[in-house]
Amino acid sequence: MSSTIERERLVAAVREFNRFYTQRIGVLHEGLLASPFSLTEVRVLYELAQGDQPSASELGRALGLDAGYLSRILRGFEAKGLIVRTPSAADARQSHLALTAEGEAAFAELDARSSAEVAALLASLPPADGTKLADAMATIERLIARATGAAPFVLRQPVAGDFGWVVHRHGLLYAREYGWDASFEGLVAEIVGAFAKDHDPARERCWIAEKDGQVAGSVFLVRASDEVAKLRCLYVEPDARGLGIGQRLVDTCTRFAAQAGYRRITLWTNDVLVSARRLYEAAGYRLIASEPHHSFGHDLVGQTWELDLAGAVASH
Amino acid sequence: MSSTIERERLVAAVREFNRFYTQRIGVLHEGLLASPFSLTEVRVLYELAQGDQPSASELGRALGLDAGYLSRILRGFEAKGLIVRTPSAADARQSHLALTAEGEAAFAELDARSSAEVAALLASLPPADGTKLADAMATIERLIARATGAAPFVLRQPVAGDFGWVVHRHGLLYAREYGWDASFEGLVAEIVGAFAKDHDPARERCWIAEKDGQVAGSVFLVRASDEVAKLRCLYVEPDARGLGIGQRLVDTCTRFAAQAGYRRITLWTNDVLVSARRLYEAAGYRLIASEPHHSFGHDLVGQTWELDLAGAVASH
DNA sequence: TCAGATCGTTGACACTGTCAACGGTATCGA
DNA sequence: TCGATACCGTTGACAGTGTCAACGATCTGA
Repeated sequence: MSSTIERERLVAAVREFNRFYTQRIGVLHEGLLASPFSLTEVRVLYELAQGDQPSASELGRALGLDAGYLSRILRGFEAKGLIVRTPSAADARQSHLALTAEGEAAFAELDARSSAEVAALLASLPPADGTKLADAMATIERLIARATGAAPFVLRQPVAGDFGWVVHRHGLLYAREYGWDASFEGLVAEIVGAFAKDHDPARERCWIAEKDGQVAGSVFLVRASDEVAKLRCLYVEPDARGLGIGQRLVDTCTRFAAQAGYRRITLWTNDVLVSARRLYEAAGYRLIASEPHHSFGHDLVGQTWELDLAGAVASH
Repeated sequence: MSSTIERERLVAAVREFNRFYTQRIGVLHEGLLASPFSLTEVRVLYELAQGDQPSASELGRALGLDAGYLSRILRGFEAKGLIVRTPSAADARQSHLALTAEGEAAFAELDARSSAEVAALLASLPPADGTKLADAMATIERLIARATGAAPFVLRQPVAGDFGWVVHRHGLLYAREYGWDASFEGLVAEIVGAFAKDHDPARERCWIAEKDGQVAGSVFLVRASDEVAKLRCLYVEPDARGLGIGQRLVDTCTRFAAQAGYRRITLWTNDVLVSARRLYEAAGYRLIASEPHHSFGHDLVGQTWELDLAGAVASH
């Protein structure tokens, strides 16, 4: 009885919020009026800027867009020189989509404007309320995503705080699971620090996996030489394993590397990291070299793996 | 320094939520595909169903719609017999808009479907999470509404729990401010109970004012005779006074009564309630009778006020 | 090998929303 | 009292947004 009443109250509250936010999104839309892009186009651009080279159908599914409509949007982008299509080696019907330098620039401007708009909103709030707002938003997202069985995770570009998280989680996990000492955390800190300080976004990238609003994994792809990319710091949270996050991260690197013009990807790991090894094998990497070393307070066997990008562009 | 990082993180979280909910509203939109109404039309219907007879321009402002676009939507509704226009007595350029019985019926169906959809979402959540969800939504609404200086309050139809709130707040306030005893709360409970149990929605209404997600006021308009309506239980929370909530509630009753075909509105109050008296005077009510009585544990002077609807339809 | 599904594309089309202009009305100060 | 100005609701013209069905090419699995 009382629970029926309560349920009705909740339904009313949720519907009220839907109405409220419907209107609010209309207002956000207005901020784009000055730009040459529609809200939908901006959403597409944003998705493309994540850099994981989706096919058109993946993009359409991710954003809930009609395939025909999306096709036309993409044609428009191509005509303006904002995107390039790379035919998929695995499926001749598909192409992988990526922003050109101009595309990145166009997106960067929108991105900055959007950030400024949100920052202005936050600035008009007492600082404590800003945190409350973000927390409430994360709660809603988590609960709804869980209820609707939406995609269990998303990849995105790193934002402030993510780099520190990468170092922190690497240090913690490897200490806990393998007993490695602080020198390992130091190594990760150096790699991440160098990337954060300076990198070429056209050829070097980091992806953060997020699940239920929580960071759940990371990977870096950096330049070793003009022809060789290096995959580093692949990490998936223990409680987020088995969802395909690792595979998706490795795959995303492969696509990006191929599109960025590298010939092959190399990576260094250790034989004790069994689950990572399986990921690399599944993605087509081959074991090139194997040598014992003493590091991080243990006797380990280091391994070098390589993926040739000529024939083996991973699909989907 | 750390505050800059933090601010960036918050901006990212808010933007992520915007993207998420943009998509989610797209999904909600799909639920309407089966109906003959577009999302915008549904929003208009919802606003009209609140029963406070807005003019077209008020409606457009409330929903952020273009006047031309809205004009066509309304014409369509009128052609389908869903709404009627009552010329405003105060401003010949305006008409007051109200749903016809058919309009109410069409809306009721949509409303039920929408409620069912939300209820299904909530049902797929653990009960505790449903409450969390509603709380988080209320928090967001409150914070954003405050930051953007949006309309400080809205009127809406009562939902489960509201009637109890009306009784509770009346009892509390009049006990605290005037020392009235429980018999007053009992009187309110009877009035509200009778309304909740049974009323004719075409000629009797209740409005709840909501501010920052909190209930902030109430009013009832019920039938005294075919020609006379009675205004009852006007209430505004002490900390929500001075915003025009009371005036808006009284005004809404006036409009509704005129449209429902009453000739005049009567109400009974007591001389100690000075601020209410000012509201009635401003709305055009005249003091008809005044007689002492002993009630609620005190010697009081009861007053009867009346508003003639023939000439004095309040505008806006 | 073949039926059925998927990918991206296209044409046709209805709907959504914007903009400028207009007649009628209200407001306010000279 | 008048006139300038602003507002209300309406209309025409139009560009943008999104939907639907159909198509050829390709992939998948029995």
